[in-house]
Amino acid sequence: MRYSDYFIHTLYEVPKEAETPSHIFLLRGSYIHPVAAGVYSLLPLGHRVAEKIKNVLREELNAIGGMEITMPVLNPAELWKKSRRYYDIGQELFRIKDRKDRDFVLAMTHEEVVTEIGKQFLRSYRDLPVMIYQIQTKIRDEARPRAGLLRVREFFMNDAYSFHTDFEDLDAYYPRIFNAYLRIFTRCGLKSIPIEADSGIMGGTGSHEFMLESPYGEDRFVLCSHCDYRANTEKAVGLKLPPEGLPNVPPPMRPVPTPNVKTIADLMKRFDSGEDHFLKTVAYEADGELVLAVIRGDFTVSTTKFTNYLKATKLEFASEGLLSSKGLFPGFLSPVGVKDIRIVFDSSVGEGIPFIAGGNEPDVHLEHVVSGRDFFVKEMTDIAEVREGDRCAKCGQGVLQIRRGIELGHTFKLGTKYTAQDSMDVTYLDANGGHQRVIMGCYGIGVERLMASAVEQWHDAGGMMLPIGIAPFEVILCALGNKPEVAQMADEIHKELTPRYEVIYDDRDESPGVKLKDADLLGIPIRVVVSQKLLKEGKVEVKVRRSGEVTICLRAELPALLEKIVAELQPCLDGLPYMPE
RNA sequence: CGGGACGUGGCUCAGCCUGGUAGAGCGCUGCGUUCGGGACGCAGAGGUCGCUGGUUCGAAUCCAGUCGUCCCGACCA
Repeated sequence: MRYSDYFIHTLYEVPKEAETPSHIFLLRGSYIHPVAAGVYSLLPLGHRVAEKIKNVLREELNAIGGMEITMPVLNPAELWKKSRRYYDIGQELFRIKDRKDRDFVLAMTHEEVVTEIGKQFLRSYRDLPVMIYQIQTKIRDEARPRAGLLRVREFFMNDAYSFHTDFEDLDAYYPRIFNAYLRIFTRCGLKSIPIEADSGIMGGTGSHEFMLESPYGEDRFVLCSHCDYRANTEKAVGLKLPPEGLPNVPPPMRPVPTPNVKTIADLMKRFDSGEDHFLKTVAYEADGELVLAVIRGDFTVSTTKFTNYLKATKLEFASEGLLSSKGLFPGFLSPVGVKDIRIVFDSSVGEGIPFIAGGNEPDVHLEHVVSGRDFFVKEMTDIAEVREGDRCAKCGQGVLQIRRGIELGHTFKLGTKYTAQDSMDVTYLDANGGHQRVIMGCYGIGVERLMASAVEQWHDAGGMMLPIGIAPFEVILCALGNKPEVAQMADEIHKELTPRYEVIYDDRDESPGVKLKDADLLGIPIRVVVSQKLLKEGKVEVKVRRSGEVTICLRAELPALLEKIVAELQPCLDGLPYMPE
């Protein structure tokens, strides 16, 4: 392919809307073009990258028995009402009407459609298990698209769905998709870290996210300095060690006047005590019901964990009005003496430990409040935000560190969320002729986000350094100078390499500096240079974009050298943190 | 949804404060020179100054509204 015939229009300057490296370089390299906030055209180069990623996805998913299908973006609202998601999802779901005023949605994911397919065709245990997937457009009305392709409103998603006879079968299948994901990211040149993810109602090890560590990531996850524990902060649990210097026998509870002392900071001054000696009681309104969360003062309530525990659709802080209608006073809340209000305790609230808590009347706090003596715990779970430096709960030795990451993919044991009777009610007949509920898993990867992530991981000041598995071309051939013999040799090499590699041949009438800068910006993994200087000695130059390594070889040695370099650039699929199958 | 910034040729920006009818660099077209890290000369094309309304003899410039884009936060099946 000749550069002069191809659609490449690099930009010298940084477009002002771009701040992250992937956004900057994909725009400057004319890989993508913005259409609206979070909506992009993929230009020929970007399109080629996306197609390569799609092919990697197809190869790996076909290899584990997946079958590709295509489902529509346009979905009747009825389908989404059956699963309740029509009501549960907020503004992120695009809702439209057709000419007859019937309600439709633009699918943001395809559980409803695929489950309906399963319901229609998977009647017998003999039909299971089965995995079907697609690579198709997803539409989401994101509140805030950002960072170019990292968070967009329309994108290609590879979404895969598996159907199983029971949880055991799903558990047995899960490692295959997990391992396929590891191979996919590695083949796309991405260093993915699988972490335990928030799995909502499923619990356990039902869900993993594959993260690329990056300062531009929107997610946070913890990793243990000692063991292999890695988890999203929405799920991660650290050890909650009891405060030090506690009396063996706590003194009796007593009220202390505390006018105008409301915040933990004020209280610490007033009582000359550390944060971990206080009980923090936070009032929430969960789907209209007042619920109190009680947690030790040095922790923060995680709204994600708390929402999941309550199985609530909507969780907000309780209004002062709601509190006072129940006879409670903001700033002076505590679990002591509260009746007929649901109270959830975080596991940091240890029994027998004296705390300072609100007095449940204005301007009064209580000292030496002890769980199991002065109040009683009915519901206790982990609802605390994990903290940097917390001791690892898994090994007890390491320290948890918090990192930012880009979510590359997500695997999820859905269970019966969509096949349940009150959802879409999908059953099959088992060997005994009995009705059994179908169990599902779902798995997703965003194609454009992978493209952007690859640039985030692989760039330098001069531009992209694309992994060979997804680069739009494997080789860029630069003919430097205007001498006819150089062009002649470059033409010859172009003809010779084209059957074996994807080559973009920079035949433009541009100065050497322009060509070399563009080659760097575009991030093609291997650059071959033909110039008069080299030609005099019968030589050509080969440079590896990523390492910067330059080799000058005889013209005749070029094919062998390229073969060697291309082999070296292939990602290694050994030694990944595979899950035993 | 809350906070902030910005909208002027394809790109990056100046001009706005202090109103008088639009400029630079890059890119683009043609001709010539140059050729290993964004060369140069000459000639040229290209702008409803986001949009609407107001003030004014006169608005890119002042005022109001509106739309759009980006950043931080909230949100994120």
